[in-house]
Amino acid sequence: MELRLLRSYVAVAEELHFSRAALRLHIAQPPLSRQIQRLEEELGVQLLKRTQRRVSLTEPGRQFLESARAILAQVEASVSLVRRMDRGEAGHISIGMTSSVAFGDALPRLLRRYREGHPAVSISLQEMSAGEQMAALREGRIQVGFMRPPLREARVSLIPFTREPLVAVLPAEHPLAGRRRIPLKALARDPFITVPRSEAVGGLDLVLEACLQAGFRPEIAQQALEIPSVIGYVAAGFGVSLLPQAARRLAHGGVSFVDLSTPRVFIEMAAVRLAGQDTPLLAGFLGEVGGIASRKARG
Amino acid sequence: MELRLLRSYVAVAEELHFSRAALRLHIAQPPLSRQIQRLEEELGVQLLKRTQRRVSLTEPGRQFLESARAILAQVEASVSLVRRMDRGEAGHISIGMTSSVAFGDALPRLLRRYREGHPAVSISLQEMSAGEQMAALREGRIQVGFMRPPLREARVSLIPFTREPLVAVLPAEHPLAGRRRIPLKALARDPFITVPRSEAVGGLDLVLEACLQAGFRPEIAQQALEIPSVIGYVAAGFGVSLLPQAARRLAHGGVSFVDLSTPRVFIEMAAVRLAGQDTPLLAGFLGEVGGIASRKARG
DNA sequence: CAGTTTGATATCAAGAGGGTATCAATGGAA
DNA sequence: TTCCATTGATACCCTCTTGATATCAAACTG
Repeated sequence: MELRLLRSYVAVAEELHFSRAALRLHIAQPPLSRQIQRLEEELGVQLLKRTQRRVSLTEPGRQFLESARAILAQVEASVSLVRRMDRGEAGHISIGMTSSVAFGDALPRLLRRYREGHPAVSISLQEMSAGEQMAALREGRIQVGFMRPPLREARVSLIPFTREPLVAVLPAEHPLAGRRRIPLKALARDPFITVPRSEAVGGLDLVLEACLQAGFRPEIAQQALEIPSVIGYVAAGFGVSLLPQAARRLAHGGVSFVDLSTPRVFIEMAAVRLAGQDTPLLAGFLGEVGGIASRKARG
Repeated sequence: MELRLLRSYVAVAEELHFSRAALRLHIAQPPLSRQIQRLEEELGVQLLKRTQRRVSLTEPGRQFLESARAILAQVEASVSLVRRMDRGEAGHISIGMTSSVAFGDALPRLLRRYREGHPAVSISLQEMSAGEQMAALREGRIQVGFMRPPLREARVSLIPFTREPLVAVLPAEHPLAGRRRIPLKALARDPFITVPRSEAVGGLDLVLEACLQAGFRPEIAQQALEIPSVIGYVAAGFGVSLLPQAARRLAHGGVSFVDLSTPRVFIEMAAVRLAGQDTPLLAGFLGEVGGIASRKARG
């Protein structure tokens, strides 16, 4: 059974006229007659009743017309789908992200924008730590991870996505609360609340680095697993913290967010993929990531 | 795009090995390589990654494998369906029947039996008068009608199905009620309730004929459209009636069914189809009708 | 580093598929 | 009734696709 036979059959069954069908198929009538004969022979079923003057469908022939149409449509749809996948217009992307990424609005905005331009791409999002993301990337469970550098991993490629300043988070009753900006070293004597290194690569390290740059070694009073918990500890007066700008949206009465005048420390987020894993789909997605990043950098 | 390419692709994509796939397809390896190349060229999409040592699927390739499998399965299913239709094992039959047919259990039993042997045949049943059935047959709305002969129609063929005696229906207080059997002429002075000729071909005619045969001309007191109404009129004392044996199942306290000793008048039911409309499906169905009829006749 | 495995390439033979000419049957027109 | 036009089938030829064989090139194995 070949599709040519099905195409020929559909033409004949729709026209109910061999010569017209042949015209439509851009072949001559005799080969078309032979094709239909061969099709019927192959099926062992009479599809057409020819009275040498009028062609009509038998009951199986009517059914087969529908089947043939459906098959040809499915073939066409499959070809179209695979082509769109090849152009990166269709497919599925599984994305991992650290919980800290979820607080910003950069990723949601990226995804909304991307999906508008790529309606045939389905996307699944999973929250996982940086380490879990690396494992998931290697096992193919996700194709892209969103996490905060630096990474110690080789064999990955990294597309910078967002870059935002760390800001100080103080209890509402802290003497410096309410200032527009303060130097980091003003917090030299305060205990610090941080997220542990394993949870968000760069979180703890960046804080340490910033403090050292400001000329003091911070006292880590408490470690909290999630950013809301950090804010809770600060509000309860356990100490101060440095958090990405985006955490401001979690502010409440008990805490005050204050910009740092010096040193200005930036925390970055990047899209990460396994090196050498560049499908057109990923390329398109990461292109969007890079495009947004560079547009922000310029603006 | 031809199915041969899809079959070849499925083999290669499943084996991930050209030589093994070629073996499975019973062709040599070089033509197989060319087929896949041509397929990829035709799609404009790279489906396989060959490292000259290892073959793996690209993402579109994985998708296309699924599509190809689905298409081939659909082709196979369509071929199988059309073959079963050709053998009369699958399809649809629309059947018309007069309301009087519905009272017997012969048709339900026939259908039950037929469906057991032909699970892929769907059947629709519609109640309509004999005249409506003829129109429906001609317009193709039904393929078989069940009605009572005689027919005045030409161009139909008729397969006898059931043949049952008429029995007398008397009001419970009728002097002859309760007898095992009576001659029809015992009812010569009773008024008769019948169904009109247009509703059930043969009903009225048969009664008239039977009475004339018994030597009297019956007085038609009342015409009722449906058999239950006839029984209602009889129960109400409007008169007596002659009904097919099968009407016994509608008996209730107000009426008495009494066999006729003479003349024994039989009312027949037949399956009717348009002459020249013999599909394998219909042939199988009508074969079953005839089979049951002849089995009953013998038994 | 040699040998084996494996997909690609080149070339040839066979067969499938399309084209032209023609036939046979049917239905309508004269 | 007869003749002609229409339409699907048949016969025959030619081309191009498809498969087979021989061979190559690259890469993994030991």
